[in-house]
Formats: sequence, structure tokens, C-alpha cells
Amino acid sequence: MHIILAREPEGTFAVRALGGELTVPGALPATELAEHAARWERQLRPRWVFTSVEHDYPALLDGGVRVRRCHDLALAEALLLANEERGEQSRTLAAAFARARGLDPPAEAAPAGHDDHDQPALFDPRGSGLPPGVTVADAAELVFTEQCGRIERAAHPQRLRLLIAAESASALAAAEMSVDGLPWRADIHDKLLTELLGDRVPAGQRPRRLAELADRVQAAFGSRPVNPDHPGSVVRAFGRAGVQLPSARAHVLREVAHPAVAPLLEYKELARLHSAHGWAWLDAWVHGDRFRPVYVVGGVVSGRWASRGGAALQIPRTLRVCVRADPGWKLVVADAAQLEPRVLAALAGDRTLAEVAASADLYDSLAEVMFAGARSDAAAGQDDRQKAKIAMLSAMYGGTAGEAASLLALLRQRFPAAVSYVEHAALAGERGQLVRSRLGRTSPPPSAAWRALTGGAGNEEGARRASRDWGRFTRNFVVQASAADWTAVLLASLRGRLPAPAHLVFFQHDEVIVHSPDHLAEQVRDCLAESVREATERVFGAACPVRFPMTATVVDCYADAK
DNA sequence: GCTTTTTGCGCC
DNA sequence: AAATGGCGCAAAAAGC
Repeated sequence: MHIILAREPEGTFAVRALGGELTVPGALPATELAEHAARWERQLRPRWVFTSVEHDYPALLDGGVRVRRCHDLALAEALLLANEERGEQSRTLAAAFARARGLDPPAEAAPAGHDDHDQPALFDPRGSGLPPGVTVADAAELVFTEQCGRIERAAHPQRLRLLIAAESASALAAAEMSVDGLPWRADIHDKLLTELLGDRVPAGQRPRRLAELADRVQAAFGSRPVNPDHPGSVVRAFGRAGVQLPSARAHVLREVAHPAVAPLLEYKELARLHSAHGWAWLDAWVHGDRFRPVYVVGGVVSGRWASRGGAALQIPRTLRVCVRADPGWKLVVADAAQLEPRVLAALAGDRTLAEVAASADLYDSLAEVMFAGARSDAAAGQDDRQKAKIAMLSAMYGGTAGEAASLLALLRQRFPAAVSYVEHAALAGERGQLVRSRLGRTSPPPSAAWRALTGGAGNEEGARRASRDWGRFTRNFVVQASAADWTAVLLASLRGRLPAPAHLVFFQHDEVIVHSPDHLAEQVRDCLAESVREATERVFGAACPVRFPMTATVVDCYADAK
């Protein structure tokens, strides 16, 4: 059975059962909702229907309630609209309701696409735009029924059903991870900052170590003031010293022989740590030795997650030492090795690439096939591996710079199916057509400006460039979005299998961390292996010949993984 | 003066 | 000849 949960504008919740009997009081405050929900979850094992998990699930979590399964109307609507090639239409609940009823779109709803951060979201009950007399629960019920029908009418109902279920489960996992938090030792972080930067100073001031480095940079340039935080100032200073630079970026500076370069590079690295993950970040984001990021499921067009505040998906490697299991607990850290090329092999059904993907290090065996028997010493082997990697990344990203083009040509000879798969995707994008992931994530339509530029006569050069740019985007989309399909199913499966109280604490594109009591860590590792198997089978089919190695390591500290 | 854009760099 | 994809964030610059 299904239980629809709708937050009404007053902040209370309305509950409605589909396909079952449920004696429900009218409007429930959050605390009472949690009591009832815990019982229903236990006795009925329903699939919950949320207008938005991100918006409403925290009310259950705060009451200590976790649910097994759900359907997120907001995420489903976004996936369905894109899949139906209506990606430009509004995703609000009111708009979805109006479409389901065959009414004109509500006036308030801004079209999707531009600055969707502040647009009235699907779940926002304030100014919901629903017709008078229609409650959020009414709308949710109709939209849910409508969405189920749309799934069945899609080209691949089974894939889309799986995608929406996995995406909804991912949203549950994301909300739970925000509540549980990533174990984060503030004392270790503080000590590390002090070692690298000097004692803590008030915001706006340079810590001692940064001040010293800034002085050394200044000394290397003479008396004219130089601000190492100001790229323009740095470029001008080098110009006065007779070195013309296109920018002050680190990789540009590294090629320059000048006494200012070494302290400047060190300054930039430490200044970055200070501004992005310094004491201000620690104060704002870590409480009670937990970092609680806000994840945005489906926040990236390709289906990857984004994050809001705290830069949860950009934790620098140097800070992994701060991530430590609680006493008596372990971290089970696992990442999918070379996920994207393996996804490409599976998508394209490329037998040769699948054979290559059978080895644990894909790029090593790729090099063997590409440069068969050419050389054998270790240095050449490393060089070949690097070339094989560039070739593969160029295929997936559309790279043509340097030797990429010739390496790609060699890759095409050896793996025609895989390369033509991404090249078809690129060609579709260049023509303004949509492309899809394995489970049906669909690329957004190009903008009106793009169509005007590429469709009209005149600006030939601009048209070609825009066309190529969009082709690179769709080329990458099919791989990245299909990888997101696989990880969403993996996450959904893993979340369901984990033995309590082990729980997910981190997810980043192709990597998961589970916080587990010592004695369950091995069991968690088995769950992971089983989830990998399940994800591969459900996304790519039982006959999929591609291996997806995801070795889990059991550690006390994130920095010790791998 | 405030807001938006650019630069640069962290992650995959 | 050359233009490798996706993000978020802080600080400074640029725009209003």
C-alpha cells in the first residue's frame, strides 16, 4: 500500500492511504505524525509518497522514524518531464497538478531552468499556486497517480520505475546522512590548521605562516606592493619582472623560474585551506564531532548529487585525517574503481572493452591492448598507462588537445563500439537532440540562445563552437548520468541491506563510507559486495560482462583507506 | 553601497 | 590549430 504524506501550509501534515485502510486523524502536528508513522512503518511496510523527501522527511527523522521505501514526487516529476522531452516545463506541484487536470499552468510558477534555487519548488506549500479548495494532499494524490501512468507509458517502464525508486531511496539516504553526520574530529582539524598556518587569528587577519609567505613573495618582487590574493596584482608583478603570464593559476606559475614562485605556490595552497576549510568552516559546520552537510539529490543535470553549504563534495584530501570512527566503531570506505569507463563498456556492449574491464586496473590492461607488446620495462608501462588513460578520458570528455586526438584514433581502432557510442551521443548534442542514460535520465534541451546561434545564418564560428560545446556535454552526459544510475541503485540497495546500527555517513559520486560497530564491519563489507552485484544486474542486466570492482577497506580513519 | 560576475581551485 | 565533462565556494573585480 501507499501512504501519501503532505505538509499543509499550516505546517501540519495530512496523511492519506492508497490501496489500504488507514484510520487517520485530520491534521497532524509533526510529533503526533512521528508516533503514527512509526507504527504504520512497522505494521504495514508501506511505500511512502512524499511531495519532497528533502522537505518533509526531516520531520519524521526528528521524531526518530526511518522509512524503508518511498516515492518522491518532486524528483520523479523532474525525471519524467526530462524523459518526456518536456524538460522546459515547470516542476512545481501546482504545475504538475494543472497538467494532470488539463488546466492552464498556474501563474506563479516560473519556468524551470533559470535560477531554480529560489523558484517556488514543487514542495513549497507557501504560495503553492493550487486552485482554491485543492489541498496539498489532493494534489499529491492526483500527481502520484498520474506519474505512475506516465512511467508505464514510457519507452522503458521498468528502467524508469527502477530509476525513480532508486532516486527516491537516495533522497532518504541523503536526509539520513545529514541527520547522522560524518564523524569529524574538530580537535584534529584545529591542530592541523595550527601546525600548517600558525595560531588561530580573528577572521580577516592573516595567520602567521601566511603572513610570512606573503612577505617572502613581496621581497622577491621588490618594493611595489603585491597582493598574493589578487591574481591581477600577481600577473602585473611578474610582468614588471619581465615574465608575461596569461593568469596567476598554479599550473602556470609552476612553469616559471622566479624566486617568488615557490612561496607564492605555498601561499596559495595554504590560503585556500584557510579560506575554504579553516576555522570559520569548522565553527560553521562541525558540531559535536559531526559534519552535517546538506546534500542535493539530483542537483546536477547528469543526476549526480550536489551540496548546499559546507562544500561536502569537495573535502580536501589533507582533511581526511579528521574523519575518524567513534571508539568501538569502524569506517567502511569503498569506491568504485574507474567507474565511468566501465559504465561505458557496459552501455556500449563493447566486448573487447568488457574484457579489459575484467582486470582490476582498467587502464593497465587498456594500455596492453592499445600498445600490444610494444615495450615491457616498467617506465614504459607507466607511460603507456598514462596514454591509455588520456585516450579514455578524451573519449568520454571530448578532449582533442595535445596528443589526445591521435590516442583517441588508436582507441577507436581497438574499441570501435565504445568510441562510436560516445561519438553518437556527441553528434546528437551537436544537432540539438536529447540523449539518455541507461535508466532514462535525459539531457536538458539546449537553450533558446543556443538554438538561435546554431540555427541562424551569420556567426558561423560561434555556431560551430556552441554546437561542439553542447556535443561534448551530451557525450559526457550519457556516461556520467549512467554512472549516476548505477550509484543510485547501489545506494538504494546498500541502504536497505545495512545491519543496524551501521549507517551510511558519506557519499560522493562513486564512493561511500559506512560507520559501523566493530563487530559488524565485515558484514557491512559483504552487504556492499552484494549491492554492487545487484546494482550491476538491475541496471545493465544479468548478462552484463563488465566487472565493477568496489573494494571496501575497514579503517579507523578515512585517511588510511586504500 | 549592494549585487553579480570572474578568477581560481577543491572534489569526482 | 585546438576548445576534455560535471559541480561549490571564497575573495576580488566589475557592474549597477
